Parts: sequence; structure tokens; C-alpha cells
Amino acid sequence: MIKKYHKTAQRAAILECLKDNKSHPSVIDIYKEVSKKLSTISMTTIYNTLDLLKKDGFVHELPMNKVEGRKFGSNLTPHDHLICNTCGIVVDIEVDVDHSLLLTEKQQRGFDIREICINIYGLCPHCKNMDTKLNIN
Amino acid sequence: MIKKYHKTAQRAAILECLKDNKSHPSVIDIYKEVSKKLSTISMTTIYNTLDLLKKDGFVHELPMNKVEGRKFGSNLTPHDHLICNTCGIVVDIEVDVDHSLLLTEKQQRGFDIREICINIYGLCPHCKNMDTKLNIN
DNA sequence: CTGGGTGCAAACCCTTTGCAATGCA
DNA sequence: TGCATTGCAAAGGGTTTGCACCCAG
Repeated sequence: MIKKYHKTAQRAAILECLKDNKSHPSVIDIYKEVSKKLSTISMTTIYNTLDLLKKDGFVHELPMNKVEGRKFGSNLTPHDHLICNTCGIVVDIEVDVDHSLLLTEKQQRGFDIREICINIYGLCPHCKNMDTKLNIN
Repeated sequence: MIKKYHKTAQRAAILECLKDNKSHPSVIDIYKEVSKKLSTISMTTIYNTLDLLKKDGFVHELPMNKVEGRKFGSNLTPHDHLICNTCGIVVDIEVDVDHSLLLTEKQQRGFDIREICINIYGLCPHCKNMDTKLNIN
């Protein structure tokens, strides 16, 4: 699994853009920023590079969009979610923590808090089983 | 702000589909299910109705997709996120809770847990301020 | 009747894929 | 030179919008 990586201007610029950045730029944000230096860079390269950097652990992707599409439920009582990384199934759970105790006022950074969501990602029993089978082959 | 709501077959079917459903169907899931009874229903109606039901508190939309687009960061240490509902800005936070204590083994429902994310939604200081100004007018 | 509701089509946004040209090593 | 990388163009998936027709009240 040895791979050759080329040091290109594009990769350096993207990595630098992320290093400096205390916020969490979107792909477009990065594109706009990097375009200032490399005016011909493409979105494709941004995506390719980010996936590569992520795979090698140099950057972190926010996990909030892992589930595709809008999802709805009729459970109106407060609850949290267990989400399968593979099939996307969502299961309601109740966590042993008072959500209101999670953040001190100082930690709120001036935000007006509206909703606290605990999302737990993993493999559901079904997908975990599929995974195991695949690894045997 | 009084509104007239019509009781239509489409709305009844969508609401019933969600009531029965213990899982969290996506828009497509609902479309497929409701289509069995109302074969000519459109995606537009599904979206319209879900937005209406949500606005009036009859259904709950999973908040995990509130932020549009993939976002990346260079902070590789474990942390959680404070997210503005209005402008989408994401701020790293450290929460006073040991994530590993959130779920008992029984609560894991057979899932192989990989990542626990606490997302706290609200209004950032800037957007909160804009909101206040708008309400004054 | 009348305004709310429906559904087709088209537009949109973000992301991925195919592929030929480019450039690093 | 060889192969990774780039970037254009096109396709794809999910969602929203415009608008003419329809129907519940």
C-alpha cells in the first residue's frame, strides 16, 4: 500500500488554508480562499485533496452531514440518535446525561442555545455483520 | 396569522406514514410508502407537507443536516461543535462530559460505536444581534 | 367561488465521475 | 518517461421554485 504523493502547489495551498483557519471552512470557502493564490484551481482538486488529507489524518471532516437527505420522525419527546455509518439507519436513544449540564455559560461563547444534539455514529448490527463477512474473504 | 388548512388525502397519508414509523424515514422513504396508496403523489407535495407539519410541531426533522455542504477543520484533538442555525458558522468547544460515559452497553443496541458527536445549535452572537434588530422594526 | 393545495417541469446546489492534458519525480 | 495529479465537462442526487390546474371549504 505504498503510495507516491506529489508536492503540488494546490495541495500546499489547501493545507495552508486549513492550518491558518480556526473556523471550519466549507469546500466553497476553501475554493474561494485558495483561488486568490491559484486562480485556476478547480473544485475537483479541492475535493480530491480534502479526501486525501482526510484519509491520511491531516484534516478532520465535520460528521454532521454523514446522513444524506432530510429525515423526519414522529417522536416529539427529547431524545438522541444512534446512526449507522454504512446504511444510514437512525435509532432513537436516551442518553444518561442532562443536556443542560453540558455547557457552562462561558463555554456558550455568547451563543443563544436552541438545541443540543448527541449523535452517535457507528455500525448497526446488520452492517457490522456484513463487514465481518467481507473481511473473511 | 390564522391559516386555513385543508384536510387532503395526501396530508393524511403522510402523517399516517410517519405515525406508524418507528424509524426516521427520509423524504424518498415517505414518498415510496405513500405512493402505495396515492400513486400520483409528487415529491413536491411530500416536501411541502413535511415542512408544514414540522412548522406546526407535528413532526420532528433530524437536525444533522442543518449545515449545508462538507466542512473541514485542522483541529485533530477530540472536540465538539457549536453551530449557528442562521449563518452556519461552526465553533469548536470542549464539553464537560466524558463521551464514553454517555451510553451503557445496553443502550448501544448492538451498534459498534465509532464516533460520538455533540452538536449544539443556536444563534451566534452576530446573528442573535441581527435578529434583535429585526424584531424592533 | 376562492384561496389553499397539488404536481409537473425546470432550476439549483453540492458532489462525484470520466477523461484528456499536465507536471512532478 | 511513468504515473500521480489536475481541471474541464457532464452526470448525479437531493431540494427548491414557478406556475397552471384542481379541489376542499
